[in-house]
Amino acid sequence: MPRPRQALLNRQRIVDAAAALIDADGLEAFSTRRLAAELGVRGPSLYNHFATKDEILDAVADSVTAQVDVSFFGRLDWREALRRWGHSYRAALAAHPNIVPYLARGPGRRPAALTMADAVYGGLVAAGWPPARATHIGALMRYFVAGSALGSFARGFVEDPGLYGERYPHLTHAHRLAEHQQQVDEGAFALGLDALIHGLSRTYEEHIGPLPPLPPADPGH
Amino acid sequence: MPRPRQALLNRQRIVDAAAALIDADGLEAFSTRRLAAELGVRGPSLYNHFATKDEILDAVADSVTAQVDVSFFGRLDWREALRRWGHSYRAALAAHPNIVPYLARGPGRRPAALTMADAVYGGLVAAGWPPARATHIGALMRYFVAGSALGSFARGFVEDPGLYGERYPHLTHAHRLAEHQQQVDEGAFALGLDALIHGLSRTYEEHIGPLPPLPPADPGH
DNA sequence: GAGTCAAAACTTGCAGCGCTAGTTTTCGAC
DNA sequence: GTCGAAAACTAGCGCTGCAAGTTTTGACTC
Repeated sequence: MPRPRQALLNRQRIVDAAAALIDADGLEAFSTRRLAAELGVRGPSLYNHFATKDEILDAVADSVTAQVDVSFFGRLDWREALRRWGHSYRAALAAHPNIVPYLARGPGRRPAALTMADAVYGGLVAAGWPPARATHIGALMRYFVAGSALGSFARGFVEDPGLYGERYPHLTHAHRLAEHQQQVDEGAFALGLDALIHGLSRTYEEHIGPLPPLPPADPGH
Repeated sequence: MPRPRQALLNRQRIVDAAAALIDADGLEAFSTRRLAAELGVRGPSLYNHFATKDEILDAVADSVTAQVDVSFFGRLDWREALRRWGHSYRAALAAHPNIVPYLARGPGRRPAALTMADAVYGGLVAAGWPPARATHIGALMRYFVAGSALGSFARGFVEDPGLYGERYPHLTHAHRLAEHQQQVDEGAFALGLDALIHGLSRTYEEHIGPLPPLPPADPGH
């Protein structure tokens, strides 16, 4: 097939198909030929639109980051902004866990990731955090969110009763964790996020100044 | 070369060489043929000792986990045990960041990972945490540690002055983050770990019972 | 309208990948 | 002394990312 009358590909179509393929089968199984086949095209045609496979992955990664809501910073108290951003951040990544290892390389030159970093850092500094601490908080939030989205804790245990109990006396019920995967993973994330924010509030009050009481629980989100 | 008089390979030698190769060049560049070449052997010879490439990676992953010190549980107050375990856990993973995505799949059937999970869970339950909460704490600690070891936050920014400043008003100094990589990454981890533990202590006091004061700062290591 | 050129598909092909199959030689056990 | 398992090998399959070069199309220029 030579050049068709109507172009078959464009960057958006490629990124969408790549994301779907990665979600379905993982980063390892993702190949340019499989992606091309999914788009009704041969492998090398993709290189008319992207220079390398990594450039495609970059675009997929940034499209995931673009789903994160950072509008809370500057609009809400920093504690509440951190909480809602954290949940939005995790939701975006957990929807596509298979690209998280790629995402965790950092923002690099990806615009959505930089926009997010800019909003978070700016919001924390505006809230009174010293620049170095604001950097730390942005970093530790990424650690926690990326780690939680990287792979399910609960699914990490094999569903094989008797495998764990004998050798590991406290893990007699570990094989049943997978059943409650979502509750375990989300419960752990929520507990950790609240703990982090409370801990950071304490640091703020000790080193920076008093904090106003938060308006009573509006779960928001 | 037929069977040599003295065996050239054994599992330990393979695991050590694999870890070194992964540390040096990353998971993507790690291939059985390169590993074999490093060991003075042809690719398929490895399959006399491991059934698949994944089995080699499993062994590398477990050798990393085996470096984590979990002896604190049962010996120290749970807050202090959590803190020291967290630092040891991060140190072990950060020494081999390139296998962290593989590690994050969970313990599966890897003995060192299961030993660690057993000790942590057992220690937390013995300290009074309800089983479901102990599971959550184990999970959120893995999230935070794995995320922090997965990739440097600071190195994620390109060292290109002027790249960030124009478009992202708060990131004018982001290109200099890489210079202070270790301080940023370790500072963020320490801040987050302390915040997590303080936050969890608050939850404990609210739902479970009073906590004794901790003996004053013995940094421990 | 003719000429020109970039764009977007293609085919071919290279070097490397994980792994299987089958071969040879050596070692240890009986 | 015999025999089977062990540990290396070669050959080869179907996959990979991507470079090179080809063909056709469509949009612009004169």
